[in-house]
Amino acid sequence: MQKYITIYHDLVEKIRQKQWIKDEMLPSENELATMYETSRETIRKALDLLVQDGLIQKVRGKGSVITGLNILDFPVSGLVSFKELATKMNLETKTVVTDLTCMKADGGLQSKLEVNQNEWIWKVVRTREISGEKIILDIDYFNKKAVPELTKEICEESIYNYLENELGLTISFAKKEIVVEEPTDRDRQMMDLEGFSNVVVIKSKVYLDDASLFQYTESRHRPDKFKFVDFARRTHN
Amino acid sequence: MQKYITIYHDLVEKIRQKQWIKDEMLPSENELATMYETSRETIRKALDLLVQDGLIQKVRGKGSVITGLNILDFPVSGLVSFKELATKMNLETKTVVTDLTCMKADGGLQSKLEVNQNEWIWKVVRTREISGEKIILDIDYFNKKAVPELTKEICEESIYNYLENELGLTISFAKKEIVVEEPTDRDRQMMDLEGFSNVVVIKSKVYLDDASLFQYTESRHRPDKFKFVDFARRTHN
DNA sequence: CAGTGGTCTAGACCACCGA
DNA sequence: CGGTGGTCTAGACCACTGT
Repeated sequence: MQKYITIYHDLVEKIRQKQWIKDEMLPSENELATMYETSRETIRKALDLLVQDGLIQKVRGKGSVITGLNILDFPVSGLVSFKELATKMNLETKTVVTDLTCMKADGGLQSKLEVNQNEWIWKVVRTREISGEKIILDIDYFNKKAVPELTKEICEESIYNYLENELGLTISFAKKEIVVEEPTDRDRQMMDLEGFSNVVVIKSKVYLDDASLFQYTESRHRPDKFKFVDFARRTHN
Repeated sequence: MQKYITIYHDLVEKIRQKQWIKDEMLPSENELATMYETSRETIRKALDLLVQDGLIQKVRGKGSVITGLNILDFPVSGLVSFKELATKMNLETKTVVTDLTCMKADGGLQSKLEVNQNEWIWKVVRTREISGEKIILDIDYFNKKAVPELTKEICEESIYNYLENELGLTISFAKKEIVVEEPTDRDRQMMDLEGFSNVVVIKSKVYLDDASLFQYTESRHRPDKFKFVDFARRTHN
């Protein structure tokens, strides 16, 4: 493992364990370089990741301040999978597959997955548990033409890893829509939603490199643990 | 201006002018370092920005590939607020400027707008009313160095029209963050929030083409009238 | 003023790719 | 094998912050 990644994980862990708390200063870059027996530039690469995650804020001439953001306010940016995020943040996570069925598309799904009636699709329902709390409910639909086989084991690991490395699919782009909804009965049943009157829903359509739609997903998040980050280029006019 | 930012802008311009086209290789990092008479690490910082923008893709052992600049040509991401929809649908909309003041940056704003203490900034607070309902609360902060003058009339019309056409500013890009928060007292006071226990907050930092931050905005939405659409490219790793 | 983060340099070694 | 990008080092100067 690269040194700056290791240091990054170590710092995330220390912040999680409140070794430094909100509004406190991180040791200076020179101090950290000495502590980790490395160069300042390497420390800076690790700190860059903390800044990207919103965990610290750098102030010129002063130092790096802990922002006190909850670690679990993890960003959903681009097409990042749950597994990648969890790994990146070194969090204790658990994925439970509660439903894995092969079915024919009904009316609602036909339009969402842009398939014809009677086309076969996979349905996967998974809860995502972080530090013991069920925070996310993912409902995935895959076009069986693109994904002929799925197992519970694959769904518990990273589906994307399977798709890209085993099946050789190339994911190209996704269209996303974020809305806030009232929790359904299933949401209340399968997530820890006590006291919350909303869920944040990310609806995604994912396309392959031949521009064919192969996945429709609803990722339902508890609002306090949701954060979306975006880097948008100004469009002309 | 920092060297790596200058190089970054230069490369963006060259890509825009099709000096290199889609699927072509950029010169290697060593070549670029020679061309720009700088070190390789500095070139790498410039290339990092191009990667973040999705303009190039780096491949270990091969080089940097131009991914195509459609990204610069059409919107990859945007916000569809109910106000914009309402305007398109010819609904009755109203903007009310409730606060327009010139003030010095306090601690919180210093970091958000990345300015020094005692720098002057404009604060604008506006409510957005659609079909008689106050749905959106916008709080804008502008760096006075970039925007020396603002009037109530300008704020009631389009501020951006004024910035780009009157002041000649060029907006380059924005960093956005979407979170769900509990309504503040001001939210309840200035918006119609009966029965809603959350607001969706879009926090934006807007940058000019010299990469300087000139605006920080919080756009606070009633959750039932909120929708965010995004077109995302695959981000590897 | 001394200390901080921001930038920059000129090396170095590595894993990977294509010929 | 040579060239590529990925990482790392040990310096350096700067602008900014506090006291």
